[in-house]
Amino acid sequence: MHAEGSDETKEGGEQLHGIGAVAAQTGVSERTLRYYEEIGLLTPRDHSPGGMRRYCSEDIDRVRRIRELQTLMGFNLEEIRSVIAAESRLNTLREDFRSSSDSDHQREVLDAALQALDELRDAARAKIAALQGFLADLDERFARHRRRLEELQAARDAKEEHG
Amino acid sequence: MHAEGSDETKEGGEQLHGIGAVAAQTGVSERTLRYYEEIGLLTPRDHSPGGMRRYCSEDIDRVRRIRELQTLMGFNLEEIRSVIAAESRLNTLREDFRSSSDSDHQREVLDAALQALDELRDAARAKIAALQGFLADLDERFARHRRRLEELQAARDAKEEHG
DNA sequence: CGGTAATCTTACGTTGACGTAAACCAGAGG
DNA sequence: CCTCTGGTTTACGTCAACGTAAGATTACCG
Repeated sequence: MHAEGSDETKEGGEQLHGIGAVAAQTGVSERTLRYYEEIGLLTPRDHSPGGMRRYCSEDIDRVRRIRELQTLMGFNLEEIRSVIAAESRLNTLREDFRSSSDSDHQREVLDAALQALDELRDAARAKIAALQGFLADLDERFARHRRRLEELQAARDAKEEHG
Repeated sequence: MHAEGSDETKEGGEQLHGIGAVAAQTGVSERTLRYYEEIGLLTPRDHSPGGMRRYCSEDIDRVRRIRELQTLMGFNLEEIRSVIAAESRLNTLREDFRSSSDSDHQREVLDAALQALDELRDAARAKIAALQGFLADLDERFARHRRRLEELQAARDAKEEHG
């Protein structure tokens, strides 16, 4: 077993990683990474001359974000795709503004992306609020049941002490 | 069109509802209700002599709870089944304590149910905390991007005013 | 330069959570 | 009694999100 193919100390580029390393670091399967690529959710930064996927650290961040949006927000991959797309547009804001000749259109696009991000915040806040209500209900039920159990327990203890 | 089969003003029993009424009230399909029954997640309180499902209001509450655990906690129906089972055990606490001769065993069961409920609370709290971190990150990113967009917009406005 | 581990493509399988269609009952109203 | 709406069982279909297996190819290591 030789070392992992995670380190590429070339002068020009960033650290690139093989699919196995990415899978290990993110906890998803290699199949899942290929599937994400298949549906256009995550395209590796580069490929080796032989055709092997080379992921950069941003790609790894994106995998983690995908999982976050899945587990925390309960989004499906299609919804996640649009969220990621909006975020990507915001992250390439400067270049888009410089390179584009059609600035009005670009502003509309970026406004839409910002609005999408805002809607995501709203969704997150709504979910937090709902979960807090859910938790409050749980707390109440827990306290009530525990009280009842303790009462019955005290009754039993008293009976045993008495007997 | 005669009236809905939701009202059964019989002296003895509670209000029972047909599967269509339950579906309408909870927003799930009839198929879903039958499926929940199929996997032992929700058995209707009663059946008509002809074999038709008769749900009580507790059943409706349970449907809503199932959806809550699905959408808020992201549980699958198997996980929900165990949660519901624990809650049911707690809800039948009194009868169980009375009817059971083996009180020690019953206490163990109830302790376990209480612990399950407590673990659910922990899970909810963890999810809330994670979502709050997620939201804080979103807020930060949103503010940052909005600032940048406004700066660029101001620059463009100044240029237009100047030219 | 050879061997072994990692990765590739292709393609079919699986699982959960239902949807949908067919053909047969149930029950209230007229 | 008939009809009409709502309900029943049975069974096959579907869709997302992967799992899994096969066989070929690439990459690194000594």
